[in-house]
Amino acid sequence: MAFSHQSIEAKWQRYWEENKTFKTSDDDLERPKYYALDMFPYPSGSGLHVGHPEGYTATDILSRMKRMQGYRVLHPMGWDAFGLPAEQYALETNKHPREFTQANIDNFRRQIKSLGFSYDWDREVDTTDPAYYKWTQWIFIQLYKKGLAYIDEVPVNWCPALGTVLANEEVVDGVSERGGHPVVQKPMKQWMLAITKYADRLLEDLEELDWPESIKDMQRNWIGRSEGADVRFSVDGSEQTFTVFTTRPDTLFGATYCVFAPEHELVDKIATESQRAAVNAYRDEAAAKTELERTELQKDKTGVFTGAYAVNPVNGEKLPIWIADYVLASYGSGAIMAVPAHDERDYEFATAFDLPIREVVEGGDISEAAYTEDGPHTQSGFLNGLYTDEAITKMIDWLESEGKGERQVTYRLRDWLFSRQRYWGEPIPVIHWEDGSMTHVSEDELPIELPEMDEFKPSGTGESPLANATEWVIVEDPATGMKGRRETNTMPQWAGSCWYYLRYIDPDNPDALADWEKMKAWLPVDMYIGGAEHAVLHLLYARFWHKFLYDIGAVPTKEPFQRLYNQGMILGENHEKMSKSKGNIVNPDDILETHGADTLRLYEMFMGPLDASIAWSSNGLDGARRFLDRVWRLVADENGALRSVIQKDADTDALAKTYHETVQKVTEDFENLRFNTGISQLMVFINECYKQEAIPASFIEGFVKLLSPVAPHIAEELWSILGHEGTIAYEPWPVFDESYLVEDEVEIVVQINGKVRSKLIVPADIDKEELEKRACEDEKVQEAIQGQTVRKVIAVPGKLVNIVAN
RNA sequence: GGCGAUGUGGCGGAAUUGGCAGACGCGCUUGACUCAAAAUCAAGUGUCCUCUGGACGUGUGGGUUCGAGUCCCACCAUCGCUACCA
Repeated sequence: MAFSHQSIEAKWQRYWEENKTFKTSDDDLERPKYYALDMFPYPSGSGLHVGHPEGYTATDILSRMKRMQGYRVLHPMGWDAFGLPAEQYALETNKHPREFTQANIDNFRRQIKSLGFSYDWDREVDTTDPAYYKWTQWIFIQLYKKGLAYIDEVPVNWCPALGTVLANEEVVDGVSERGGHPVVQKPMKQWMLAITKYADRLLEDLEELDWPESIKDMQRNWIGRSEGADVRFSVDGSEQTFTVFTTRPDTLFGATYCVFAPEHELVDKIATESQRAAVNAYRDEAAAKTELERTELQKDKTGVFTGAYAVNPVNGEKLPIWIADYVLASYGSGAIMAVPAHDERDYEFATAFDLPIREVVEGGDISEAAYTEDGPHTQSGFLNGLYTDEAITKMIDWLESEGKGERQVTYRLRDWLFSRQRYWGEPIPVIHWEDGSMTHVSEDELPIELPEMDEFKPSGTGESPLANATEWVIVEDPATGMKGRRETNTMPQWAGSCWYYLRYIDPDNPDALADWEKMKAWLPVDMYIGGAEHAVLHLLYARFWHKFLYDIGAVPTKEPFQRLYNQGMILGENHEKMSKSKGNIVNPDDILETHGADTLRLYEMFMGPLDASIAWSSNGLDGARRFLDRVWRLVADENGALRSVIQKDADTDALAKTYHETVQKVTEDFENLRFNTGISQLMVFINECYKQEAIPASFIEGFVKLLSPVAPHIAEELWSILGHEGTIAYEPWPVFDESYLVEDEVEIVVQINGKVRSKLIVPADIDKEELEKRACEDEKVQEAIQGQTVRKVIAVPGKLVNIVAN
């Protein structure tokens, strides 16, 4: 008979809630700690997706196992509830975002609770709660005070349809991620955070982290540190000078022209009369291009000659200065020296515009293509004969001694565009005064709460809807009577998620982010699991804030997340990404109804490796349920009583080896997030039990404990049936006895020329010579090598014997 | 184009200090139970052949080795990230 998942799950969820089974104490400091963190969800209107429980189940298994192993465990959940979707919805329905955000949170909470996760719900955080964002604003003020938050006029992604500015990550293929509206470039005053000041440390400290190498690589690439030199050129016949950044200063003798980004500040000053019209036309054209057009048109190089010439600092040659949009204003100095012989982009440009190409590194054929490999330098004065590394060093030394340049490091990483022109975000706690000055709000006035508003339409001018809340915006300094306007920009969604893992540690603290001693007791996060889509931005931003907080003495560790793991995606049954339009979405609520939470948890963990993207299979789900039914029937009879096959004093011999192997493998596999193979071992154990006449109760109890992190409801119920009171959640985790794992006799494979021809049962401790002898005496071996000469015998004790004969 | 990852039965996947390829699950086949079906239990299930045996087999082609899914070289395919970063 199948167990009734609905009554069992309801019963135990109620029990855990009423008994506060998973309430985490901040005492017990003598026990080792374990902080298992999930990437908290954005509570969308469509509710939980089957992808959510995958990562949540993984951390829940670890949390439950660690509790049973005697750890004090911090395992919290919360809501990343600010964000653009809510704002869009508010615009469409004219409802306050808070209302339906609250409703969405309630729905998410209900769904998550119904899956039986062992969160300490007393630590729930919500980024839209003023008591929470008070501290988000506090962190901003600290950044501001250190000069790391500043206003700059930068070209931003302006989306006319949404009436707001978007971050790069919200623009996909030149259109807005939400809605697919066109996006254009427009210069605007924006808040920026100086993450680039932390670039080196963000890069270096990756080394100490136990993260997937691929994620570290993505962060390294994103930071994009490159070493090279700044080289100063003067403009011929003018006082103007400009700097270029190059990673190949050794090729300076091969420079045949220079290129400025169209937006470069010098363009206006140096363009000659005859070229001015063409230059202006090109620049207007480039400015009008959207991101999409720039990327689509990247195939063909375009550009215009400015009419001006630069003077090469190493040999005084005059080099024509061009403008071209293949040079980016935002990287390096926005100007380059072009060495077409040894740079593919410059080669392409030089070929298109018939500019000279001069070889300075031997080894390639520059009539065919740019040569970017190493080789002896030529036509390069004091560098002749040197290879690249030496030539770079020597050139930089020369530039520095001549005062014409210096060693330089450049990053691809840009400062973080931090303002959003939206209502539904944390207000930036800054006031602009009528005398033109600007101050941050005093810390004791925090939080600056969002004003109540009836409408959430963007102002259309690029200002946020907050600009319409006149009463809120206009302030007067009680001391001086000076009037001012509050900053109307709000923070991006990334802000609240940058530090939520700190707030879980001390969620109700009114005086600090979190208590220092409590942070010392819990940080860093031991395991952080979430989707790979956050591999770069969220994780880099959070690391940046954490390092900053460390610098001002607000947190005790350099890094927030010691171990990170990215779960894969669950695809639809048709192997495609789940989406409404494809109609292949699986709703967890439905699965809970038909199969139960334990089955869903078990299935998602058994599908395959946690980091793989695997298609949903309803047959596979049925199989998971079948296993739980099989476990249930092994232990309980039709009336829910313990079956007689399970006996206190049953002979342990037949099952001991399998049992101890199971304890060992499951423990190791769970620890290393190999849930699929751990579960398969649980299945092996149950298959073995079904072959027994009698099963020792102690083994079944151990098994139920091993199962409990994956399928906690059924495990609790079985634990009761086995005659125990209360919860299994803190029962000691089973240990295995090594002595049951070693066998007296082992099976050895005998190969002839690498092919298995026979098998031997020999004592486990047999030595090499004896093993070899027994293998050669084997009947089948004798038969097989008849008439052949044995050339060589390889004997590996405990494994195999390979006889080479012909 | 660059960086990274992955290619194993009909399907999801196991196997990593190089040592019996295909654990476990799904699906399928057969049998038991049943009037019947479902469920359950039992047996089987990589491909091929001349079937008490044997040959072949981990994307393709080479190589190292007594022995390669595993190591090396070249290539092909798929996925992720990044896209003129000087």
